[in-house]
This record gives sequence, structure tokens and C-alpha cells, in this order.
Amino acid sequence: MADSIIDSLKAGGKKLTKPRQAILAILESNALPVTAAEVHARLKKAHVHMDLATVYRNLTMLQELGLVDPVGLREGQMRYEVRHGREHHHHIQCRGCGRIVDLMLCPLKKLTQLVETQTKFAVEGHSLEFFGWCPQCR
Amino acid sequence: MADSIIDSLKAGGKKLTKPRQAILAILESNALPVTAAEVHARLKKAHVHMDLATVYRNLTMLQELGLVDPVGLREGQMRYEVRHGREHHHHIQCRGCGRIVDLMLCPLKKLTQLVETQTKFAVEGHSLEFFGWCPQCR
DNA sequence: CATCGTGTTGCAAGTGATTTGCATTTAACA
DNA sequence: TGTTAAATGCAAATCACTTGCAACACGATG
Ligand SMILES: [Mn+2]
Ligand SMILES: [Mn+2]
Ligand SMILES: [Zn+2]
Ligand SMILES: [Zn+2]
Repeated sequence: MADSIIDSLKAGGKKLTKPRQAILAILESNALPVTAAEVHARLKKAHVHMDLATVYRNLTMLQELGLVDPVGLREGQMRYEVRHGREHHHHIQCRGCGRIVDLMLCPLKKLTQLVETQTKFAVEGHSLEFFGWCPQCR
Repeated sequence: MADSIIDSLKAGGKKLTKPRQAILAILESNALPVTAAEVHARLKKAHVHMDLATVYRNLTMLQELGLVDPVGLREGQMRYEVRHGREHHHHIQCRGCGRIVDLMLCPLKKLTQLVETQTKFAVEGHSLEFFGWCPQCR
């Protein structure tokens, strides 16, 4: 468990509970973004009983602290991945099997071709959305 | 009602029903992406009675035919916008008021700066995801 | 180490968006 | 106009996610 994570929790007035540690362990052991249900399932497989609501509450809280990033792939559910020690990046998902691959790029140039070369995927489309504050809300 | 749309429907073995025409009219009269609930509400305001399920079924079908594009802004609901006669583009949404603005760009270079200059928004983050077919599913 | 205050959790119930089953229309065309 | 597949309304069902609340557990303090 990284110190930076512990520090962030402390700074946010959060406790390092047993269930929370278990969730973080799952997240840190996973390179790819996972859903709340997946985290819950892996916990069960590791014989750690925990309510799904607790998983959701923690993922939300960790996101608010900036410790995990949300990944929306239009699957009807959100995914999350730990930020700690990893570069900002994007993903590509196969429409057939749902497989997700990290794209360790972002400057977004020669986009599609580069993505195809790098992943061997056949790019069919992409989703790009920005978020921010408009003049009225600034 | 554009001929290209009628042709696509026919090609897909779809009927041009009264409710369907009403939905398409709403979509075509809207520059920005709308939710199923919004379409439903605008129909009601125009004194067109229709079940929400019908709206959903049509939006899904129109998307499958490639007549509308889905727009996911992590609002907990999907948005849709007609494709007909419009360039491929992206969006920016204000985290404060939810206002959505079309970004008539895509080559994605000098990304954030260009977006900020063009919209006067303060970009806080963005979501970029690709979709395609992996080697195993090709 | 015992105590206290606040954050946390489990459990059950609640939401909100989207989907589905089915009997009843309706569009398309012969 | 008759036939048939597609479409619709309505009600119920899913699904992902959230929330209320009482019991519980960190972790700071003495
Ligand atoms: Mn990733
Ligand atoms: Mn648009
Ligand atoms: Zn990026
Ligand atoms: Zn694009």
C-alpha cells in the first residue's frame, strides 16, 4: 500500500479500514479498469465479505480524493482504475469481447492510425468528451 | 424529413410510423444531443402522446441504423443527436449547469487550448475512449 | 490501555434509467 | 381490401447505483 495513498486518505479525514484496504488491494493489483461488481466479485473470491454498497461508497470516495480515475465505456456501468504511479492515458475496448487495452498515449495525434498500429485493433469509432466550466459558472 | 433518413429506414425494413416521425422531428429540430426523457417531454408539450418505452426503442433502433449518434456525458443517462447533414464532432459540458456546446473539431491537436479558446470554457478534464475490434474478434 | 467522537459498514429499501413481455394496432404492399 | 411483419401502449421487470439507519471500528487523546 503506497504511502501517497495513505497520506491522501489521512488528508481527506478518511480512515484506513480493513474493507477499504481490501478494495485498494484489488484496485492496485489490477492494471485495467474494473467495475464495482468486479471488485465485489474478486473480494468474494478472496473470501472477503463486503456489501456492494460499501464498494460503491469507497470507489466514489476514492474518486473524489483523486486516487482513482473513472473510465466510462458505455457499458451501462462505470469502471475505475488507480491513479497511483501511472500516467494519464486512454483505453480501447473490443466491441466483440469487451476486452480493454491501455493506450499509453494522449497527445492525440495521428490518432486512429497510431492506435491501430499499436493495438492491432481495428478502430471503428471513438468517444471524446471534455468537461469543464462555462463562462457563466466560472 | 430527409430522403436519406427515409431510405435508411426502408433499407432496414423499418416502417415510417406516426410516432417515429414525431421523434425524428424532435431530433432534427435539436442541435444539441437530447435524452430519451427530453424527447418524451417535448413530444408531450407538442401534445403527442407516446410511451417512454417507444422513445427508447426508437432511439436504439435509429442508432443501430446509424441515423443518430449516442453521446455519453456521464450524466447517468445517454443522449442522442441526428447524424444527417452534420459533421462528426465532439462536445463539452459545463460541470456546473450542464450546458452542452458542440465542438466542430476533431483532428484533436492543440487540444485543450483550442477548446478553451473556442468555447471560453475552462477545461478541467476530458474523456476519450476508442471502440473497435481486437485481433481475436476481427 | 480505556474512552470518546467521527467516519464506516451491513442490510434493506429506494431510485432512476432503460428494457421486456404481450396483446393490440398499424404501415406496407400484393 | 387482406395479409403480415413491424410497432406501440401498458405494466412489470432489470440493472446499476444510492440512501437511511443502527451497529461498529478507527485513531486521536488522556
Ligand atoms: Mn487504464
Ligand atoms: Mn453535437
Ligand atoms: Zn488525455
Ligand atoms: Zn472524432
